[in-house]
Amino acid sequence: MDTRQLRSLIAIATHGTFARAAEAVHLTPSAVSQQIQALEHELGVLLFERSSRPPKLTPQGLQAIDMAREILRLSDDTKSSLRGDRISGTLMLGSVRSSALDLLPAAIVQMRSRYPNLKTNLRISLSSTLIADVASGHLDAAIVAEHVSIPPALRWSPFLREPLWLIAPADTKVTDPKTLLAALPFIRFRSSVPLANLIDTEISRQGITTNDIAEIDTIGSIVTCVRHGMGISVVPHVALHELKEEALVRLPFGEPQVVRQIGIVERTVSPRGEIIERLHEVLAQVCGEHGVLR
Amino acid sequence: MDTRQLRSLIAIATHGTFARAAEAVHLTPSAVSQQIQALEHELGVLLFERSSRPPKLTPQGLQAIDMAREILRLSDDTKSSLRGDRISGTLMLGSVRSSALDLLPAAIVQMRSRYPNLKTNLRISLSSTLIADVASGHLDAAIVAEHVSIPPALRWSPFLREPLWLIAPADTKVTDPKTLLAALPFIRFRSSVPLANLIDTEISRQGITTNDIAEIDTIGSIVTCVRHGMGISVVPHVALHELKEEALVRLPFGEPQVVRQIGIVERTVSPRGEIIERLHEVLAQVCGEHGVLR
DNA sequence: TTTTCATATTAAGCAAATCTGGATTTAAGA
DNA sequence: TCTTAAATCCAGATTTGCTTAATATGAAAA
Repeated sequence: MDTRQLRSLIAIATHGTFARAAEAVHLTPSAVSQQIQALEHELGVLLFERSSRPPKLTPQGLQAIDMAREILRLSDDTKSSLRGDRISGTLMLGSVRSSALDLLPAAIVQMRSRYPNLKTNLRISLSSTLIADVASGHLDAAIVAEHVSIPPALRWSPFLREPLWLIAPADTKVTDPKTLLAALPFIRFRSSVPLANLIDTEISRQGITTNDIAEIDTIGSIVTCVRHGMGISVVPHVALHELKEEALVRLPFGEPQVVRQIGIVERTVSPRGEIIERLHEVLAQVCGEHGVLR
Repeated sequence: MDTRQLRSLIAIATHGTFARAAEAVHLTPSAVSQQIQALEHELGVLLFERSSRPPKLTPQGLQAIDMAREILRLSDDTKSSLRGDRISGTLMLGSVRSSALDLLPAAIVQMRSRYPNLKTNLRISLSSTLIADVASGHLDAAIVAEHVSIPPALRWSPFLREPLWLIAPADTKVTDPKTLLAALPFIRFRSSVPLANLIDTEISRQGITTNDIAEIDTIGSIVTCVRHGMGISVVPHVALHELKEEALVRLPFGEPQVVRQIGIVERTVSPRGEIIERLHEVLAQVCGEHGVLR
């Protein structure tokens, strides 16, 4: 039994299919299948019921998941603790004002528990300002969405890759996204961040003329408006993950469904490289099924 | 990180040297050394201080040992629990009346905690009777010392391989075993068990004429007599493991030091094969540095 | 009912990892 | 200083783990 097998097991539970789990752990689906079979052989039980698609965890599989989580926690915490003596001081971190910002506190709390000697100084700003500050050394790293141009001395690594959803009030009957976009009142996300551009670009690309009735600059407010029947809009998955499934109608936005990415930009050579890598892992973990490890 | 590396790490802590740990985990010392190096690389710290012989665990090594024990406990308990649904009924177990019998309760308690549905019925008897009862099916397995003749339908697997020590009162100054055996009053272990034969055989082989002043049939009583200055004797390691180092003088008995083995005898084909294997593992574990896995 | 799609598994091959065996190095004891 | 026992290094053999391609399978759509 080894930690890579356990990570794959956890990834399947998180992402739902062997194929998506394989992506998350950077292996092929075949390798993940073999890992699970090796685990099943060692444990002497079936972890998945394979007569359905995707395979479902058996009760023994759930029990094995609990064990796996605990073992990986022990392993990761011991690694952190063993290395943690060298991780101290203050991490200067920037972030865009994003809906993903909701995930940041959970990540920072977890980092704090692993590295009691590490402080995090968080500053919110525009991504162009953040990138300049990382380049100049004022910040160690920053959380920004995917950018067309990253200076050569910096690198950007996604930790979140999430789909966009067209959301409509719960009582909406039509299920064709294009029809809805053309027919119903549209609440446009107006902001100077890449997400807004991504949404506008896809709507244009599909040649749809929306019936704009509002422009709002925060994703949370947009979700609230849609819930109250004001119209439809487009939001990233993270904005919905605490909503009940039946609170809104959700349809894939874009053909194929548009995905947006948020990542960490850092200098390619940095004394903070190790702790930033840890932060990336924790962020990816906190992101659940749409988290992406390096 | 995998469980085999962790078992090797634990084995080193238990047995004191890489070489003895290698024996315990059925690998070569070279393989164990490589495993520890791989672990050190993954954890990013040195687990052993190698400027002394044998290498000493570093503080980080001790921390890694704690993690390893916990991970292996999780792993083993989950395995037991996952399989435990099928392990029930009563295990009919026999044992010789041996000093190793002290270890048995600890092993049985641990088995009970892993397999709440399993009962153990323990019967003490002579090894010849026990072997016959295992062959006939009256017993599932029995704990007996190494025997010259095991019937073909049975197999015997050692879980304990321990050295014999010549023990003398604490104030004994002489340190040559042969001199002591010839000169001091000798308390002979008189019993119809293989251990007594082993001791007698080695004394004869060395051409030593002992000055017998007593024949006693229990090892515990022998240890008590030696402590009170009545004479010297020969006992297995297990008889001493709860005594303070300075309570007695201990010298290796035999050239090379004689080792005795205790093992489990079972039928080669048995529906109880799996649980007996578990029992063997637990017994080997409880035996500490002289425990032998299959 | 048939076809299509997406996913899981199987089989084969290759690279990496792990183990063994022998040689060398090192610490401790005589 | 020499000897002994143990750990490490090195090279080769064996095993393991991963990838790729082909096949099998369940679910959904036509």
